[in-house]
Amino acid sequence: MSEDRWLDNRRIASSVTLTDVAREAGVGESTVSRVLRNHGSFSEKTRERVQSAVDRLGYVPNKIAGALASTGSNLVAIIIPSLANIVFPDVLRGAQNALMTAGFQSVIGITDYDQNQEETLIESMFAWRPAGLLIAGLEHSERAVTMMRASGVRIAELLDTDGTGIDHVVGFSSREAGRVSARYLLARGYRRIGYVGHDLNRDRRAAKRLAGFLEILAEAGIKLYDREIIDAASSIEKGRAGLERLLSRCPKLDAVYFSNDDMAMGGYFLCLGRGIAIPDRLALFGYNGLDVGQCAPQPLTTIRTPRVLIGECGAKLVCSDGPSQLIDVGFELMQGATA
Amino acid sequence: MSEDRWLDNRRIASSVTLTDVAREAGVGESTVSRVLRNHGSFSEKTRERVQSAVDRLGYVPNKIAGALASTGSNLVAIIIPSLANIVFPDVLRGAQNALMTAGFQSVIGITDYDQNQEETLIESMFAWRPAGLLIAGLEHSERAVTMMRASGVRIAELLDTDGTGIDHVVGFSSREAGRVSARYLLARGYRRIGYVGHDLNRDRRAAKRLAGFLEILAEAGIKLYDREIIDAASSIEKGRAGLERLLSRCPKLDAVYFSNDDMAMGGYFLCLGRGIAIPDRLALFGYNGLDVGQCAPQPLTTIRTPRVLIGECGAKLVCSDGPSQLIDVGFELMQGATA
DNA sequence: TTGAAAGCGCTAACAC
DNA sequence: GTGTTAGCGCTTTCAA
Repeated sequence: MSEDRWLDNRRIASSVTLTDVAREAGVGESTVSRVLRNHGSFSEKTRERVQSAVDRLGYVPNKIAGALASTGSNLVAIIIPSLANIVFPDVLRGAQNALMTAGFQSVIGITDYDQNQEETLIESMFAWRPAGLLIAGLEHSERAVTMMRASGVRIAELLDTDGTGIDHVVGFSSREAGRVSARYLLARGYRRIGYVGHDLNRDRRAAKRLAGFLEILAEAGIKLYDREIIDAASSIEKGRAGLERLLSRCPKLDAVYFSNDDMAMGGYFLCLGRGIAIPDRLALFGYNGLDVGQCAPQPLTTIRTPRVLIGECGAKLVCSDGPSQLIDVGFELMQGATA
Repeated sequence: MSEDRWLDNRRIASSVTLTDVAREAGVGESTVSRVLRNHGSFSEKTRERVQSAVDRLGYVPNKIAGALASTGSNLVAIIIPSLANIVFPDVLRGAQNALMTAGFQSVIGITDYDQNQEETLIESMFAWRPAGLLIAGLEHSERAVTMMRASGVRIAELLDTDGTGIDHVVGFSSREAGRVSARYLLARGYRRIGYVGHDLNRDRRAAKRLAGFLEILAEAGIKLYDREIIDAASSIEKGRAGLERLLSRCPKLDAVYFSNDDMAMGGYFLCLGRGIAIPDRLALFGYNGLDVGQCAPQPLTTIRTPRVLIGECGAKLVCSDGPSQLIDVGFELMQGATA
C-alpha cells in the first residue's frame, strides 16, 4: 500500500493501487495497466507476474481514476418517470440487458413524472460524464433539452415517436395507438363509449392516446359518452373505482376505453364481481398487453407494446456511434374476449 | 475552454472545466470549488461572480474528478436478481427514493439469479468506489463475501433474515413466512395440500418458504399431497399451467400453496374459468400481497411483504454510518377469500 | 477571505 | 516489450 495509507484505517482494505501492484510484480505502472486492460503488448511472463500480484493483493482497479485519465466512462444514465408502473421496469430490463452485454453499467434516476426533477437528474448524471443517456419520452423542459444538446452525450428518447427528438428516438406513436383502439371499438359496433383514466397531466403518453382515440370518434361523428379521470397514478384499484363511478353515472355505456391494462383489470374485476356480462353488456379495452390481462379467463382486448425491445434498442443505439435514428417498433392490437 | 481542447470536436461542449470558470470569474480555482460546494468561506460578491461565470459557461462539475480528488463518490450500488419479478422493482423503488433524498445516485446490476454474475457485478461496481452496496439475499459465493468484507464499503443485504449477514441485514424470515402459511391452512382444516412453484434452485427465498411450510406440515404429521414445480421464472401463466397439471394428477386436493401471488393468480384464473369453487372446492394461498390479488373479486389469501420499506431501510442504513444492524420488518398474513 | 500547489489513481504518449 | 512522465479535473492543505 502507498506508505501513508497505513494511517487511514477506514480505507486500508480498498486502497491497493496500481502502483502497489506494479511494485509487487516488479514492473512499471504502465505495464500493469496494459496487462489489465489487455491492450498494447507485453510478454506472457509479465502477464503472469502481474496477474499473480493482483490476486495476492486483492487489487480492484479504480474506475474513477481510469475514467478521469481516459476521459470516458462505461456508465450509461437511464432516466424514467417511475418504477411503480410496470412499463418502466420492463424498459429498464431491456436496457440493462443490452448494456451489461456491451460492458456498460447503468445509473438510474426516477423523475416521478416531474420535469424539474428530470432536469435536476440530467444535470447530476451528466456530472458523471456517461457514455450515453436513455430517457423516457420526448417532452422535456427547455433547459433539459439545451443541456442534452450541449452535452455531446448520445441520447435515446424512448417510448414515444409523436414529436421531435434530440438524437435517437425509439418507440411508437401513442396517438396512433389511441386511434387504432377507437377504430376497433367502432368497427365492433360500440357507440356509447366511456373512458376511465388516470392523471393525464403527468402521463403525457396516456394523454396522447386519448387524443388519438377522441380524434377517431370525432371523425365518426361520435362523442365520448362520459369520462372518469382519477387524479392519481394508475392502478387496478383505481380502475375498479373509476369504472364503478362511471357506471353509476352512465349505466347505458356499452364499452369503456381504459388508460391502461392495470386500470382495465380493475374494471374487469368489478364486472366479474357484479356479474356484468363481458363483452355483451359492457366491453373493455386496455393498453399494454400485460400478462395478467392475457391470462384472465376472458383475455383482455388491448394493445401490446414492445417495452423490453424498446429498452434494448435504445441501449444499443446509445452505445454504438452512428447517425441519429428514429426507430418505430410499432405495437400490436390483441383481440381478446372483452371487446 | 482549456486551449488545446478546441481541437477536439467531440468534446467541446462538455469540457468547460473548473479552471475555465475560475478564469472567467477572475478568481482562483479553489475559490470556485468552495463556492460550488458551499463549503469554506467566501464573500457574497465572490459567490455571485462565480455563479454568473458558471451560468455563462454552462459549466457542469465533473464528479469523476471530484470523486477522485476527495476519494469518495455519491454512488450507491444496487444488485438484484431480476426486474421481471415485481418484488425487485419495488425494493428498488424504496431504495431509489431514500437515496435520491439523501443526494446519492444508484448504479444497478441484475444477476439473473446467477452467483457468478453476482460476483462479477460486485467487482465491477466496487471499481466505482461506491458509498454503499444494497444486495438481495444472504447467499453469495465465497469470493463475493470476501470482496464485500474487504472492500470497506457499507453493505445491506435485503429481503431475508434466515442466515448470517456481512454488515446490515433488512428483511424478514422467509422460513417463518412459510410456516405461518402452513399453520393457517391447517387451522382452516385443509389436509390434502399441494404446492405449485417455480424454479427453486434460483429463487432461494421461495425454497426457504417451502421448507418452512413443509416443516409445519411434518410437525402436524401431514405430508404434502403433491407438488408441481415449473422450471422457469414465476408468472401468472406458469401458475395456471402448474395448477392445471397438478389437478389432473390429484383431483382430490383441497388446497394449494403457491410460490407467490403471480403463480396463485394463474391458479385463480384457472379456477374461475373452470368454475371450480373457491375456496370450498379448492383453496388458494399465495405470497407477496400484490395489488392484483387484493383487487380480485375474491381477494387472494396471501402474505404481504413490505418490499418498498425494505429498500428504504437498506438505503438509509448504508448511507449513514453506525453499527451493523439487523432489521426484521416482518410480514403480514392477509386473510382473503380464497383460503 | 483567497490563491498556490500538491496530489487522488489511472492512462497515454513517448522514449528506450 | 517495458518504463518514465505528464496530465485528466477536481479537492484540500497551507500560506498569505
